[in-house]
Amino acid sequence: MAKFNRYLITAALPYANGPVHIGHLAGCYLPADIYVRYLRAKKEDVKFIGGTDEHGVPILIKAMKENVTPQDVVDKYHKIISDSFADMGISFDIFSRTTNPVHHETAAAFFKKMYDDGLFEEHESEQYYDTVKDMFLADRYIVGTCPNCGNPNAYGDQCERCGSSLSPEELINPRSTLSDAPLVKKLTKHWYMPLQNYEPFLKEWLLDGHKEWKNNVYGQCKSWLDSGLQSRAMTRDSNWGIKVPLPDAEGKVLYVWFDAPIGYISATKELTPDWADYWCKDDTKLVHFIGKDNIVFHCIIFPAMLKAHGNFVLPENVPANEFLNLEGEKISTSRNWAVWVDDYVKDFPDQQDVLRYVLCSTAPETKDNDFSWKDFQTRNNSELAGIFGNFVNRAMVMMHKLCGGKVPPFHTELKNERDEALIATLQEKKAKIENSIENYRFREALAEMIDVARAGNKYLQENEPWNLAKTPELQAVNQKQIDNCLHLSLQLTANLAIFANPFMPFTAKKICHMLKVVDRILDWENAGSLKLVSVGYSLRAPELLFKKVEDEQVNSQIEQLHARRIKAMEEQKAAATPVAEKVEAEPKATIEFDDFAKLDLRVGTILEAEKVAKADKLLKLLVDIGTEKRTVVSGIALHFTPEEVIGKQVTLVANLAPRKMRGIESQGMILMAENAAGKLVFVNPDAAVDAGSEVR
RNA sequence: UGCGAGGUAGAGCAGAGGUAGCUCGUCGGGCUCAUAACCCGAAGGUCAGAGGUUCGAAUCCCCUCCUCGCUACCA
Repeated sequence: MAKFNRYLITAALPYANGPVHIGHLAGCYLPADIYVRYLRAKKEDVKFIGGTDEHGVPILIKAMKENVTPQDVVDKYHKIISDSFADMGISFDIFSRTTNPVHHETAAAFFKKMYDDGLFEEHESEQYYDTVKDMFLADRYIVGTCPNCGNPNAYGDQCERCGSSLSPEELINPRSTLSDAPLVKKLTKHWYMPLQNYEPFLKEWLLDGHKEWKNNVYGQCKSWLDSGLQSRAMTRDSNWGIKVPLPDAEGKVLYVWFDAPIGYISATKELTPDWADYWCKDDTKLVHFIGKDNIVFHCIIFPAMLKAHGNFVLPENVPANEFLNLEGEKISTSRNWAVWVDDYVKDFPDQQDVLRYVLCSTAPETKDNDFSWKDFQTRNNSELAGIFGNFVNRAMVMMHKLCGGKVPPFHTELKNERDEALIATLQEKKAKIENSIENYRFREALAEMIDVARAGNKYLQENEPWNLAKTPELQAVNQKQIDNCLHLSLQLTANLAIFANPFMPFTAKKICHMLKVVDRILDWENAGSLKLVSVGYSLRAPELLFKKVEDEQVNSQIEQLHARRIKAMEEQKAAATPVAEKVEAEPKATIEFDDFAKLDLRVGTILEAEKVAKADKLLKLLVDIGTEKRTVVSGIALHFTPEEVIGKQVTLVANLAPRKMRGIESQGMILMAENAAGKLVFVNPDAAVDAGSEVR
């Protein structure tokens, strides 16, 4: 730690087109905040930088769909996001936004400097252009007929029916998803950064110089560097973003990934006139906290930009986390499978630390991890309430009962082995927690902290002060021993506040309040001290630090989660319907009876149904057709939940050649009827028949 | 398809050649100051699977399988 004189900590800029959820917190903002609070407690010079990323195409599209301006969209979400962080105690020194003038100036100047130094290449290419909306379109916003399977609604990057990956050029009759208009090709010029030129620098700096980075980060970077880098466009055709600061650049803006990381610099400028100390002096330790999807930008592209521009420090570490799942499934914004932070704060008022604790202890530090409400309840009830809160409460209550509400003295002459052991544990834990935090192992640090409370409980159990005070006579005899036990227990409680502070700042303050000490005792240098509360000082009545979380609360959360997902699916259905209506079923050519006879149609019963991962529309079904059970993958997930199709009778094309979808072999096809509104309906027998019955 | 990360008790993790460990959960016991909390003890693992190197492999090598990322929205 001696090498660095100041710290600059950044957390990924959340994209301002939606609120933040627990995955964001667990992956990035919470670890960053813990690290920062720890550094502040050590009185390090630290700045914690954040803000919203407010440019880019998705925001533009969202604004068009909602018929508002892009500025309206980002204003709305900037407020929601920054409120959520503030509520959760994420202690940014500044939470800025990339639409601020300072940022526009900074990012444009950054680009201009690189341009003036001749660090960009200019390339022209043909891109699809929507003449109705008057804009160039990204691949995702182009649909057309799939050249492989004939699906009329294949996307510009992938056909969701046959799974083949596409480029927009391959689509037949490409059209815009925004206006439905046919597209024309138009020539456009962009500025590219030749990343391959920075390969030697990146290899030396990162691969040789930062072998200590986390496996997942290092491995990913090595893979990118080994496979070779290419020129990458740093501008886009759009009217929403930072205008390219060149004369012949009308309608061009900086690529959002070029401008976003510069947002860290702009925000620092906004925060302090000394911003350059943090960005340009070698004794600054720059650490980027991000999720794993951002690794390439923070470890390859941004460092290359900083190097290209010159005069900037490079990140000392990028401790990217993996992803957090929710109840065993990927968090999904579009399917509304998420716990939103603003909802949590409303549903669990004054319990931010519970979420902080649970998310930290289950943080996806080395691999993807799962958050479940059941686990949330268990951790709160057994670890926070049962161990931590209970210890503090026991110490406080007994001090009031047995020591007259004042901090008892410690009688050194009676110090015993248990006291020694407890004091030793305290020292040992301090060192361990420091080491864990400094190496970004926050889960481990948190477990060590809880272990201190556990040691406290054990200490009380072994000393049994309640037995020493069974009768007034006994108590009089044993008072000194009781004093010692509670004196140490109270000092331990104060230490717990210091240890807990980076993780659970609200709880730390509550403890300070109860112990009637000022917040300054939370300074890290006080950790391990046995003089935090003064002898003879009268303390407040204890309050419970943590409430139990009841079954009804978690059950209600789980229900809400499912209800929201169904609602989101219905909304998607509704949105998808107009497209379905346009595809009129054309009459097909007459076939002979023999053609029909080739079909083996069977009635089957759906035994099992589950969502196919990574596919919005697919359900994996197990269908009983009497003689056997078939696995069938069916594209009905937007219309039916797995639960509602189980037990249904269906008509199955049983001799259709098997086809693999998303890695699952589908052995047949379920017949569905589609009504005018695009709603799918099962084609099944009028009355129940035996599974396997033939349809003729 | 390829590359990266991961797969260790019911759950979450640690261990990176030498008797498989921690927390939670479960079971049994103790205690009663405390939020039916706390403390002690026990059960529970062919360390994803197969092969190899080694006196000895969870750990090293090879192959296979599974999950996630690179690859919709998205940390």
